[in-house]
Parts: sequence; C-alpha cells; structure tokens
Amino acid sequence: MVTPKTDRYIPQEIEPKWQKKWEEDKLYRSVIDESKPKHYALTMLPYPSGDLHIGHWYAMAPSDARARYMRMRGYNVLFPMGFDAFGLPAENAAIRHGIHPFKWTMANIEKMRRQLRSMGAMFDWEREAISCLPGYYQWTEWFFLKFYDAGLAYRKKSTVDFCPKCNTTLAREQVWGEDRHCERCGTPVIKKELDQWFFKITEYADELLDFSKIDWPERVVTMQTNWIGRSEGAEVTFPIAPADREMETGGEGGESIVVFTTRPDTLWGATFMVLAPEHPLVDKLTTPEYRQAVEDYKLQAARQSEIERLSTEKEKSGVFIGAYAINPVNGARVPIWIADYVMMTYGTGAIMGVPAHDERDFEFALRFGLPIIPVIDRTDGVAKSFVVPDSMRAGFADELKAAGIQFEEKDGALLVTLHGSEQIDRYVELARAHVKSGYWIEVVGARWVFIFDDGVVPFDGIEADQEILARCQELEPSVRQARTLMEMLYGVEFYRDVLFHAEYGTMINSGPFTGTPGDVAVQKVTEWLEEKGIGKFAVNYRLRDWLISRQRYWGAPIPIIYCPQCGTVPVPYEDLPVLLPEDAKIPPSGENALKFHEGFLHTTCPKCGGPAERETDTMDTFLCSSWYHYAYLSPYWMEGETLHADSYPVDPAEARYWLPVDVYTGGIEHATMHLIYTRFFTKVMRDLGLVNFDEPMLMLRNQGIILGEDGEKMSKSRGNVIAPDNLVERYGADTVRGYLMFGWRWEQGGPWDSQGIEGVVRFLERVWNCVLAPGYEGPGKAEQTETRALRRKVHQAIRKATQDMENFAFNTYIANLMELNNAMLKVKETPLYGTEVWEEAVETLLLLLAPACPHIAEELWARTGRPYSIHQQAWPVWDPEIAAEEVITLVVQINGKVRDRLEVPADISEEKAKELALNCAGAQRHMAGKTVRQVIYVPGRLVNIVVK
RNA sequence: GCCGAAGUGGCGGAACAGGCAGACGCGCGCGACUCAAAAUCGCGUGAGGGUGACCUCAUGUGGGUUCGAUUCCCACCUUCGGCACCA
Repeated sequence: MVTPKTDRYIPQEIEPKWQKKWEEDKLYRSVIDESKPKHYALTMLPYPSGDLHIGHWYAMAPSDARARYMRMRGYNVLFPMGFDAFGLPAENAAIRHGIHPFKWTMANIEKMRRQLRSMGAMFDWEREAISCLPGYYQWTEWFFLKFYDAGLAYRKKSTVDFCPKCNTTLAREQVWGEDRHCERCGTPVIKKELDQWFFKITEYADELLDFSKIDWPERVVTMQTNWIGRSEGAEVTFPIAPADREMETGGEGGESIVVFTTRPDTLWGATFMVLAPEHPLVDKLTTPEYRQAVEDYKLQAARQSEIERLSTEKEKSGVFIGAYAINPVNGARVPIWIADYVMMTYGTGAIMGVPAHDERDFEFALRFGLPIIPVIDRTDGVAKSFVVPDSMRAGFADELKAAGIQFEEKDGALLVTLHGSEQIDRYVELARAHVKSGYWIEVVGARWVFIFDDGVVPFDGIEADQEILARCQELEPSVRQARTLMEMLYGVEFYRDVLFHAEYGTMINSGPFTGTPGDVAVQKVTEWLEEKGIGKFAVNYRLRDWLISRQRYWGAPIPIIYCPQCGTVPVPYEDLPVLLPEDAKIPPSGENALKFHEGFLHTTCPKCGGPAERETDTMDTFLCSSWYHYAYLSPYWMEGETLHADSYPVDPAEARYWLPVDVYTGGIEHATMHLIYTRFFTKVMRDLGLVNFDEPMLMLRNQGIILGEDGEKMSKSRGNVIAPDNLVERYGADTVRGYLMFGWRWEQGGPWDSQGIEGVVRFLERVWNCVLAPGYEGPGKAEQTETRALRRKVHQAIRKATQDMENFAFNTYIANLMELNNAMLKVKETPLYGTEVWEEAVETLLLLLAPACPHIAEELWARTGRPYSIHQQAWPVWDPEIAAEEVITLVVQINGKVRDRLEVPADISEEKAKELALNCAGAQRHMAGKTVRQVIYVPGRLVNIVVK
C-alpha cells in the first residue's frame, strides 16, 4: 500500500501542484443544484491594499475550513471572494506615484489574487466581484436611485464631520475615539457645514434593534443596540411667554419650543430651558439687548467643537437670550438659554432644565444662579441638617440623643443625618422647639424645610426659593452673595451628596401629581400631557441618518444632476451607469478630481434638456459593501444592457437559490458600520420587493486580531509585521492554516508566536510519516481490546471534530486531530498496523484533516491509492456505540476531595460503584474513625462520601 | 462616568449541563540515537512538603450557595473593547 517513495513532506512541491489541479478541474465551482441543501458561507471582502495581511489569513483560512467542512457534510457550498475596490488609498497612491487609481487598484488585485490563491481556499473565482468596475457600480448607483425614489435619500445642509487629511466628509460611524479621529487615517476630524446626501437609516431604527431572526454574537448585538440608542420619553411643548412675544421680529405669535425628555415626571422642576446654539428659534427669540452676547456665544460654540473638543471636563457655558417660556404644567415663567451641552442633532435640539434631577442641568444652574427645585423624593429616605454653633437653645443635643438621632459634632456644629420620615418629623419638631431667634435651621434631602423661630417654611417651589433666601440673607450676611437657596446649601460641604439625585422616586412639589410613586410617575404624567395636549409620548434614537457623500473621485458617482431650471434631477435609470471619467487628473491637493473635470461636470438636464451640472460627490464605499454578497451571485449582471427602475440587480435564479447568507465571518470592527449598513440595505430591499427576507446574514462569527510578537498591533513602523507570503514559502500554506486555527481562540486572537508554529510543522510531518512510513512488521495478531480501543478513539475523534467545527472551535479541533495522530503513532508499532481498523483510522484522520490542511490531505489521500478528490468525500459519521467508553475512571471523593480513582466498567451499577468506593484504600484511609453521613453518586463520574 | 467581554502553569490555551483543574501545543529538563551537533524518538514538567505510599495549597481578590464551584450569586481589583454632555 505504501508507495515506494516515502519521501519527506515538502509542502512547496505538493501545494502548487494541487492548487493547479483543483483549478483545472473546477473543483470549487459552485453551481445551483436543487438536489442539495445550499450553504452560503461568506467572509468579509478585503480592500485591495496590494498586500495580503496575516489578519486576512486569520479571517479567511478558518472560514474556508468551515466552508469545506460544510461541503463534506453534503451542502452545496458557495464561498466567494471579491474586492472592496473604491476608496482613498488609491487616490493617495495616484498623488504620490502619479499612477491612476484604476491601474493601481487593479494591479493590487492581481497581486492579492495570487496571494489568496496560495491559501488553497475553496473560493469560487468565477464569482469574483470588484466594486470599482462599471458592471458593479452601475448597481450601486441603481440602488441610490431606488433609495431616492423611495424617499430614503435626501440632500441637506448640515454640520458634518470632515477629515482634513482625506479631504472628505465622514459618517458618524467613521469618526472614532475620544479625539474624534478619522477611522481610516487617524487625523482628528473637523466640523463643516455642507450640502450632503443622507440615507434615512433612522427610519429603520426600531427594526434594526430586533435581532430575533439572527444568530449574531452578543457583543455585536450590544454594540448595535447602544449605537442605535433608543430612549423613550415625551415631547413637551413650552409656549413662549406672552410678554416677550412682542419682541419677536417675525411677530407671528404662538411660538413654542418643543423639548424631548425621558423624565416627564420631573416637569414641575423645570426652571429653565436650553436650546442648542444652532437651534433655529434662537435668532427669532433673542431680544435686542442680548443679541450681541448670543452671537458671540454661537460663534465661540461653533469654533469650540474644533478646538476644545478634547477638554471633556470643561465647565458648563451658556448665555441667556432674553426670552422666557412658560412651563405648561405649572405656568412658571422660565428663562431660555443657549448652551453647547445641548446638541442640535439629538432630540429636538432643546431641553427643559431640571437641575434638581439631572447632573448636567444641576451643574449649569449652579453656575448661572438658576433656581433648583427638588420634585422627586429621595428613595433612601436620608436627610441632613447642619446645626450652626449657638443657633439652638441648650439641651438640643441631649434631646437628639434621647430621640435616637445620630449626629457628629464638629467645631461646635452638629452634623445630623436623619433616616426615614418619622425621624425627620421628630427632628423638625425638636428643632422648632429649640431654634433661637435670629437663627434658622434647615433639613435637606428626604425633606426640604427651613425652620425659623416663628415657624417651619417648606422649600417647595420657585417662590419659596426666593422668599426663604431673602429671610436667610437678612439674618446671615455671609450668604448674601448666593443667588438661589441651592447655591447657599451647596456651600455646606456636608450637604453636597444629598442635594441632587437622578433616581426614579415619588413625585413631590408637583401640584396634582405630588405623591405619585416613582414606578408609575412617567407613564401617568405622559398620559396626562397627551390628554391636555401639552405633550406626547416620544421615542428618540442616538442613531443619525447615514451621511453617504464623499468629496472624492474614487467612488461610485451619486447619479444626480442639478439643473438651474428643474432643480435636483435624478439620472434616469436608463442612463446608468454614470461612468467615472478615466482621464481624470487627481489634483495634488487631494481635492475631488470630478469637480475639475469639465466633461464629467457639464451635462444636460434629463428633464428639460438644458445645460446642467452633475453631482461630483461620490458614495461612501460602505454602500458598495452593503450589497456585495448579492453581487457575488452574478457578478456584473446586465453589464452593457440598459437598466430600468424595475431591473433586478442579480440573476434571479441565483438569488432564489443562494440567499440569504448562512454564515458570515469577519472582524468586529465593523459592528456599527458595515454590519448596520448591510442590515439596513437588506430591509430596504425587502420593502422594495427585491428580496423576501429580513436579514442579510443569518449567522455571524467574529475572529480576533493577530498581534505582533511583541504583543502590539502589527505595523510597518514597529517592524513587527508577519507576512503570510514568507510563512507560506517557509512552511507551506497547510502549516500556516493549521497554526492560525490551532494557536488561539479564534474569536480572541493574540500575539504571533514564531516558535508555536513549529508545533504544527511537527504535527503535519508526523501525520505524513504516520500515513506513509512503514510500521510494525513482526509476528503477532491484533488483540481485540486494542482493536476496539483504536476504533473508539477514531469515532471519538470524529465526534469531537464535528462538534468543534459546528462551534467554530478551531483550536480544539486541531488539538483533537493531534491526539488522534498521537494515538495512531503508538498503534503503528503493534500488530494492529495495516489491519482494516488501521486503514479506517488513516482514512478518518485524512478526512478530518482535509478542511484545515487541504493539500497534505489530498496528497496523502492520493498516495494511499484513494480516489480523487478527498474534498469530494463525505464527512465521516461517528457511531455512538463504538465511541462509548467501556471502562471509566470512577473518582472517589471524601468531603469533595479526591482520595482515590478506580477503573470500573462504564455500565457499573450505583450500588456496585458505592460499594467499591466505600471499600477502596484511598477512601478507607480518610474515613477512619468518622461516620458516613451521605454518599453521592454521579453516574459515570464519581462517588462523593460525606463523613463527619 | 456608562455599557460589554475577559482574568486558569514560564507561554498559547483545554475542561459536556456544578463533578478527576491544566487536554493539545510551545518552552524547559533528563534520556536514547550520534564522534559531535541538529533533527527525530522516549520520559518528565502548577507550587510547596515527605525517603515513600502520600499530604497541603492552587483557576484575579474577598465573601456566599452546594456533598462538591474555573463553572452559579454578591462585592471588589486588573486588562481589553465600545460609547461619552444623547436630555
């Protein structure tokens, strides 16, 4: 059986040989086959940077192994590959080397194809799709028009993030980190006000929060959920105070400000309003005497987002605009401010300030002397009182002690902490009885009262705030600079932790709602607001519409024409594609070449035929990748044909058979970008009647990142880059694949270890020798127990390999094969060698190895005279009976500690197991002189004897 | 600050569903082969103690539940990732 040439394992010889043969035989061509279940395995497509990175291998090789496993399991598997070929690096290369982006990109693709082929993956290259080719991007444009027709694409002037280095705007998702830098180049972004195209992804916010139809990692689900950031609350309308309306320049009357709040239960505590500086009402409402200050502040705020974005701890700033609004729940006249802590982009761009129960509002109110009125009771019942020296009549402290009230004494003052309303009541009573004339004492926190010698005054609203403050200031000169009671109280260190809280609790000082418990307060108030027509239930999202305009040449053109007569006119479907001019010159400034290309820019209006200009912005490359898994099914579909609104972007037969994607693999870094966009795209496609499912990818698994040997991220500047080409040259693709699967938890990744790979080198060499080198040749016959033991091992290995493949547990999958091989190497030196069972073991080992290391498996398969190709064989099936252990190790524990181990038949009875355990030496030793309390038996595992 | 994940030998990592902690591999040590080395093969390898059979400790730290906890619960520490004035 063994071929005469038991030569060494030389991957450099066998790998190219098989790759060539597989390709000639179209072994991995995936065609529709209704007789088989389909499996669409997809791995994220690379950007053609010109060099395949070890990270690409780490993502793709295990994914390929899994796709191969599914194929052996009998699925008709599609595992395509392509290139995300638009994007900035091509333009940068054009500037640096004077080479056209198209040429640069295609040359890179050529090189990367070669590199990818060296992996020996089962990519179906006939389905390759490159997003920068007209046959591809005509559909990207077509999708834009469909979105536009559906009202999901719109153009709007807005303040957007702009990367000065890439010279283009970015979507919010593409701005990363605390310093808000460009996701691609790391340069901090700046704000710019521009006319930009957006996709209404927010219309799908709620549906995007539903993950019930997909099996995606919890991590991604959480990140997307947080990114979308749904919050429920109410929109409340605050009318502008009548007295101020006369000052409006427009004079239309009935102006009002709508705010969004998650805490309508705190409405009675709204003592001011804040608008975002860019809020459209600001100009209308600002009174003449405040106009200058407002303008100054707006300017400063606009600049600040550029300059001072790093200072996270900066103090609150803002200015009063001179106007007042009416709090609709209690008629209070509240001042309107503008401040940069309110964002125009969230909610309505306006808030009600509830300083007693919102940390930011508290800080703001304290700084600007705005009243802070508690309207939600504390949930912990804690109140505090600071007793100034000499303010109380003698005996007060003793009375407190007698009443069981805790306090500390400090420099003659009493620091009293009260718990619960009963204690507070008692305290107020005592304080009332002891306070001297000319002094007062207050209780704050779970109760808000000021106790004077002539009575107890509750701090329950804006009027009380000023009245009480006036009295205190009369009595005590040192508090005369305080503008509000809360500011005065804040001066007392001891009080600080009870002055503010943001919890849900019983409503207080809230008119008819006073006493409403915290768990129903929000709902009750919201209902009431709706009844009264003051407000309504509302939902807000953190998610913004997707900014898709890029001021770049190298992207799919936005198919829009601006006509002086007809305005914004979409390019007719029939005129697609809008081709990128090949002769465009990329300006060294990095500006968009399309803006300067006369031939592209000037066109005729499709409506009136008059002269018009094209939109010169191109689309975010995330549009290209939002539908690439559809493109693979029939690349460059209908290229050269006339497209229509009702064209179908994919060969319908292919779409019907393959979609949706069954397993998607790739990095987590796309959690809130590509992976949200592509879900959005699919939902829109569904609503347009293009597909009949809700989610593009049913299962998602993320791999981690391979770091340099120094544990740092690989980078050229650090010099810690591991180049797969070198590894393939040295070890062969199978070893690299095997090591990438074996070395780490796939979803976690970690530092590269150039010594670790030697383990896989040795493993494959041992497999080679195990299969090809001669074994035992002496006399003797295989023992039955040995035969059974080997079969058991083989079937257990099948079981483990299958389970691990299902679970993407590639490291243990390889470990399991190593174990099988180790066991076989021992058997090889016995008469069992060469028997039928031995052959079963060899065959199984190769079949199980085939997905991970396709070349060596094919070579050994062929060398042992088995029919081509191993990759068309069925995945082996384990027999549970053969895999079952005959003998188990029964662990004997005394009080949970292992004291002995017994080899017993697997089907031992409970009685027998307990009997053996109780009588074994290890147990006896530790039971001496003690009584057995309990004996616990876990079948097939252990006996635990509890003694005392 | 908020949300999420993870902490196991010198290292990467195993451990079904609460039941033998450390599979598999790297590294290291000893041995075989060799004139020698490499490669290969064999044995050993969590820490401490004992001549030994054995004993004690050990899965970030401290508690808890349990006959029994790497696994479940609570608190804390550390690391990584995401978000960050989101009303």
